[in-house]
Amino acid sequence: MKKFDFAAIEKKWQTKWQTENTFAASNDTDKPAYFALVEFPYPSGQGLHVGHPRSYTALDVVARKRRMQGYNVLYPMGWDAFGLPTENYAIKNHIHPEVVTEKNVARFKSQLQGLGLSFDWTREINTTDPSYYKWTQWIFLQLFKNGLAYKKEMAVNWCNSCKCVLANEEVVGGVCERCGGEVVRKVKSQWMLKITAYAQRLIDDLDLVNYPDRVRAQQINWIGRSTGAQVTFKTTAGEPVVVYTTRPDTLFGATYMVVSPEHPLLETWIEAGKLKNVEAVRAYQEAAARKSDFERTEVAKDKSGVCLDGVLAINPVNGREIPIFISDYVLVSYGTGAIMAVPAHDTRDWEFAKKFDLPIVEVVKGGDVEKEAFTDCATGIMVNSGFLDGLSVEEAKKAILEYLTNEGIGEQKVNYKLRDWVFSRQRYWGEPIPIVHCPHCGQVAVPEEQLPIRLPMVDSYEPTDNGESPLAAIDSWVNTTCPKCGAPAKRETDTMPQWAGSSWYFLRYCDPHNDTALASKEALEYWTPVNWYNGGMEHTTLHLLYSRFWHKFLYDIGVVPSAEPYAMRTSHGMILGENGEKMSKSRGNVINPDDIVNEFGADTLRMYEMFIGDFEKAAPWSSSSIRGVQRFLERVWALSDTLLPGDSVRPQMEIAVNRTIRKVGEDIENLKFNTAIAAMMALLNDMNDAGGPNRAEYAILLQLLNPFAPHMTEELWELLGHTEDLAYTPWPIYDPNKCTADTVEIAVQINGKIRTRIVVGMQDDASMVLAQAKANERIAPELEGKQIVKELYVPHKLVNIVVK
RNA sequence: GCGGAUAUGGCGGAAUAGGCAGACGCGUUAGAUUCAGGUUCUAAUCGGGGCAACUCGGUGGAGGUUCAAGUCCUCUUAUCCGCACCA
Repeated sequence: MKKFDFAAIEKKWQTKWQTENTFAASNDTDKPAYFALVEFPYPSGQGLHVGHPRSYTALDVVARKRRMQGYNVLYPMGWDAFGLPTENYAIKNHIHPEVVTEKNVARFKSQLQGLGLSFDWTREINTTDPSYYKWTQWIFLQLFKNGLAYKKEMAVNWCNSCKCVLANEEVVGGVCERCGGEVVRKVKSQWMLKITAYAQRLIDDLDLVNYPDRVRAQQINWIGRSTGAQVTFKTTAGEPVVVYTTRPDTLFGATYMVVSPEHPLLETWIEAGKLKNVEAVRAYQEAAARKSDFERTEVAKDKSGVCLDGVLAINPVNGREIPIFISDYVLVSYGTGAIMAVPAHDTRDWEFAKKFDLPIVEVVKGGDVEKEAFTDCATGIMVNSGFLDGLSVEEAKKAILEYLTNEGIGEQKVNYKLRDWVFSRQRYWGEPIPIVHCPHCGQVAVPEEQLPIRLPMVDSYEPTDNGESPLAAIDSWVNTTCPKCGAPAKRETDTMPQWAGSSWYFLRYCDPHNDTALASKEALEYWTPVNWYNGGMEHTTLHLLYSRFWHKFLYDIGVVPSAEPYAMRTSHGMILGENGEKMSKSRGNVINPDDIVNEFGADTLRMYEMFIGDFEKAAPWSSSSIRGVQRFLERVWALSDTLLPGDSVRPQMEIAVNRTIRKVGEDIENLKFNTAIAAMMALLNDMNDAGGPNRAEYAILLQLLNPFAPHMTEELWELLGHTEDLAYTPWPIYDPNKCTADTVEIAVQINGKIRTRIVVGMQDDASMVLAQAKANERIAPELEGKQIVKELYVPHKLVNIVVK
């Protein structure tokens, strides 16, 4: 028997696939297109993680199956290579980030190629390549020209160690998501992208795509649409305050107001000398400013605040004067930065009112508002509410909105939690923002023919302590002329966040070498939208939402032909360490994929990662379980020596073979890779029970197995005497009529308890089966003297006889 | 606190749409092969009782619906993920 030398076999086929570009997709073919996509990795210094192959192998299986089904498949790979770890490494080791990136990419690429993934390497892209980021910059210019990119002075999250502004979304647990450093608040002028302009469509268009429910729900919750009202409260100081509320029906119960410590009216009032306790207000403002958004909300268990002394608000419906507080539980970034507080029907307001001894006025009947806030009151009846008394909450909402609108002191308002995307980074290793600041013309777009604006070579990549990008220190790069008026002007020195390049990368795969467009219209028409996109749950609210936003914008300006970038999205679970915890260096439970490939081979690693458990759930690594799939592959290999002759499936194997074809095919489509493999293992057991497979049966097994274990199956295919690639043979077709036997064993229950099993014909009707069951030697005695209340036959499953 | 999920043998996990719980593998035990270890092969493997045919119990916990519940409903506990006082 020929030895199963997986190392040699895998090398042989990988070399062939690379030199012959076996899996290159064609842009010029009559075949139907299929675009399978996995999230391209950030090429970190650590090399490939065993988590990567889980996603990549899964869609490799899909891509390979589609090829066998006759599709022209695009399954590309590239590098999301801008980012802080590379830059931090470069700073520390005084190596240019470009060099670091090149090295990391080379390692990743060889690791991926060692897994036999059927990527089209002729379309490899890299976000740090000027010919790529030329188009990232081009998209930014279109956003700018369409009013979706703007600069804004704002309090931003400032990471002290990265010297870098972070998007709110990038602050995790109060610290910098990337470096773990302390995050404080700082005011800076930032480039922003108006993702909020697309909030509604980002919700609505989820109906156009096939996403898992949990992903849909997360995106919808993140966008956070709410319908409420803006209401204007007059104040004793003169200037009115506008509040946002989702419960305008409870307006009569508003017994105080809270504004954010950053609310602009505070400055007005202080300057006008309206406030008597300026010192206390200032102290509170400073304390709030020192806290990050996270801390402000984290420590809010114990409510804090300062009552403004000298200014009162006037409840517009009952004319009562109510106190105004500042408190950090009201955020300036949401709504209007001011709320009306209804302690009777809001938990946070209730706690605050109890602490500061403020009146609690019940306006919806049904709870005990002295004991706790009555919030679950949608079915309640209004009380203490003047003209709203006696109405239901729903009716009251309508009535009060009508009243506010007629009086000109309020209106219905839809709000979103989603905030605009902070797009500036004061870093070196990112795409330069293609804007010139002219003293006469202001912000001027760099002419498109000047793109790309390349990153200049610098000596130091360290961010400056004052928060400027390292680019600001390079006079020769910064100083330029205004494209509009020709006057001396300065380049924008901020760079884009890592999310920029990954927001459109899938488009570039369609036409990666195009120099006149981000991709040709024809290529985009043919390939997009992506048919199947798999990635991690952690990208649901950042990358996935950002790229949907960019794609919708590109659709609006006629660049792409589809409203949504991804027709289908799936999400894999994490691979955990053997101890069930997340793999990490500090826990010492990291599994290196290189070690696994060396010891077991790539086919075994691929199979094991697909067999490890439910694809969508986290699963712990097991060094012993991996032997199971290796044994299976070795058994398949060993069979090639003892094949029975025969060029068609033997009658006794027909049902097992047809069922397995159906099962494997369906399971792949449904992300049930683990049960697809189990079915192939079961087929192998059936074959062995039948004295081993014949050549025809074995060939089918190899075809089904090929997407999972491509190297070994190609080798065996060749050993069988074939000269064509197994990867392009047609996917086996099953005969539905040969998936079931003529008879089936069913369970017979009495009162729901199984008493015996009988064999019945597939075609037998209920009366025949019931008669057979009742006559059964195990059943008949039990029915004697009993009254049959009910009898059921669930076809091909069971009989249940209910007796008294 | 809010939102989303999950809970099944010693382990990973199976179980269309409410219909035979534990597929497939790991591990373990016994036997065969082997000088031996490893490999490979065969058999057993949810728990209690029984020589056995069989029988009783069993899917985090407590109730409920149903002829029938891992699956549906109510309550509850634990764990994980996301978000963080969002008005």
